[in-house]
Amino acid sequence: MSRVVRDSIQILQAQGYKVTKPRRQVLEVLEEVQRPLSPYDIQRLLRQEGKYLNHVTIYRILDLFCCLNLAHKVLSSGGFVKCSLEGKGGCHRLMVCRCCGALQEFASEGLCQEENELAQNSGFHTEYHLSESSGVCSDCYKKQ
Amino acid sequence: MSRVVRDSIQILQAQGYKVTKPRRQVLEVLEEVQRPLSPYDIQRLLRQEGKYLNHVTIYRILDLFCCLNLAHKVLSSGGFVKCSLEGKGGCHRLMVCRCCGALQEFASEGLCQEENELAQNSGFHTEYHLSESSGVCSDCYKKQ
DNA sequence: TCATAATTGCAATAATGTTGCATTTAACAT
DNA sequence: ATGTTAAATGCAACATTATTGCAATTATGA
Repeated sequence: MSRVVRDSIQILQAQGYKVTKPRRQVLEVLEEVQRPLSPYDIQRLLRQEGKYLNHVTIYRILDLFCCLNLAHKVLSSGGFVKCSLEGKGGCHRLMVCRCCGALQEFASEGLCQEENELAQNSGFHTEYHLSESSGVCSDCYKKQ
Repeated sequence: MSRVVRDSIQILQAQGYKVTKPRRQVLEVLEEVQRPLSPYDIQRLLRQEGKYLNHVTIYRILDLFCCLNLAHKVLSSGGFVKCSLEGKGGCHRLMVCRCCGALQEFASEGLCQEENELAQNSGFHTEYHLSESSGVCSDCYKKQ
């Protein structure tokens, strides 16, 4: 079991949620695959490993994970990914490679501040930042 | 007919697309409502005005509008909005009020540059920026 | 090992998307 | 004006995704 999965399990326990087989399985697929997965993607992948989860269960698990910041919904694709950055409050930034789908999460205090300021100039009080840059990752760029 | 709708119609014509009743109707709802609408939202709204469009038609119209940059898909909600900024290449930024749903599109060269630089530091070549800040708009903030 | 609340599975249904093909319509030439 | 034609729409059928209430199961702490 990977460190990230173990950490997530600890968070579940700490918050009083049960550590069930379905929850562990979803954590593990997300960690394994490292790309955005829809609820049904997850169901299909697990089924390939001979594991069956009802789709309703998966929906509920993903809801919970998002609430606990263990997973994020990737906006451009609608899929879910495991969170990789800790302690980032109110901010979620991704780079997505349009060739291979590779995904990199990053943080930037500078960007957050600038976004906040811009918003405040029009009287808007920002609580949460989402941003996704799409482009070509270094590997794919070399191959071109 | 609003200026924005008229402009959009001109773009359609200029690109060789027909200016049909369904396309005009979709443009007008989007312009009227000024918040993200799903295809079925649009169908429901039009039906309330006694106008009927098949949902398939609406899907196709929205696809076209997005290609021509006449509309955008708002990532966090999945709805579609009329584009309000001209000449912004490869960038789409929104502020969404979590109280009233009000929506403001904005642009920022500074943010784009910073995002590009951050990406390049990890070898990533950025082509398109999406960002959505959610929070409270000035009106709703006053009422609180 | 037992009790119990939380979690999962199931069934039914709703909502959203997609495809191929017949019909209609806007645009253009006459 | 009218006819022609390619483009656009509507329709039917279907596929996929999402939601709800309730019964069965299971992780947890005593």
